[in-house]
Amino acid sequence: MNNNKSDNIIQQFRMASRKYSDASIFMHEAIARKAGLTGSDHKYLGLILQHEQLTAGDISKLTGLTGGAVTGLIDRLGKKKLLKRQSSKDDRRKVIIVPNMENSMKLLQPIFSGLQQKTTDLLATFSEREIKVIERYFNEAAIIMNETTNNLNSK
Amino acid sequence: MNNNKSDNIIQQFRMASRKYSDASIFMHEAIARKAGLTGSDHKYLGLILQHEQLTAGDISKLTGLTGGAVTGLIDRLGKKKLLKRQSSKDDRRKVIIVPNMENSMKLLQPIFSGLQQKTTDLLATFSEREIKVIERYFNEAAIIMNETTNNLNSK
DNA sequence: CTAAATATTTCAGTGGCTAAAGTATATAAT
DNA sequence: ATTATATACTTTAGCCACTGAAATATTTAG
Repeated sequence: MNNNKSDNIIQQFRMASRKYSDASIFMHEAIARKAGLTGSDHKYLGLILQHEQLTAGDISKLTGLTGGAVTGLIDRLGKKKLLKRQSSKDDRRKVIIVPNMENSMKLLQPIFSGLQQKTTDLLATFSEREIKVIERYFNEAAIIMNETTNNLNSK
Repeated sequence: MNNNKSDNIIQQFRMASRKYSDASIFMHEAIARKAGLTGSDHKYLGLILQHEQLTAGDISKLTGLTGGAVTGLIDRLGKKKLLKRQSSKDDRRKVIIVPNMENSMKLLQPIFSGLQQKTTDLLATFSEREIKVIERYFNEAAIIMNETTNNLNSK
């Protein structure tokens, strides 16, 4: 029993981390419903919006969805004008997906804005140095989680 | 433009936060697959395991699922021996769900263990004070997200 | 002691997902 | 050049978890 104290610190930290994670999941589902999307579609839209443009195949890799599911996803998001299909000139098998950032923002921003303000206010209670500490944790934990994901999916 | 600098800090912070969130989603799906569960069932099992026991109705409130979906969820998790139904003595309409922590741990712990070790190692690179800073962020951000969820679901 | 309320399950229908077959286009081999 | 193979996406059939509503069982209220 040489480190009861730090075990306890870690345990408390894990509890907080878990609460954060659970809260995040439910919030994103609530946002999705409010925006008239399924939780899945909202999640994948978020990933797609991080790109200027990408092919249907890229979306399949990015999301882990099969080709058929990607076609359906693009159909649904396209019908809502959140992205559009565009045929590629140099390889006409390919379908370029171009997110419509304006419409997406118009849909999501009003829902997000309260949250963003509150988060900004929360960040104001931390020093610049502290924010960087949290940021480092996020970045390094994300690397660990991505490694874990890759291990699990390969083996 | 009186706060270009802090805008930039916040923007970088948000990027890190987003990466963390995305990584978390994919990892949990990968863990679920590995454990032979759907992403949904894994997510809800995690919530259920945080309780000693609870009724089917409690699970419905906790997860936001309809009654019918909860019956299916309990059936699937029950078949895998991760929880059991137990009839309530004082109100025989109720079904008490008792998670089987031992079997759940047996299933999930091997998958989690690498991650936990890595996270512990990562935490070792932060001072106790810094860990508390991150923990405070988690706790307060979770409160904000839960408020946001409640607002979205009520209105 | 019946009526209304509550807790859960069952059922029918919906929709996104996978896997596989189909279509179109591009690349490689002879 | 022509044919075979590979690649990119869509379509299709079947599956499974979800919703909403009806059914069942039990408790509480009038």
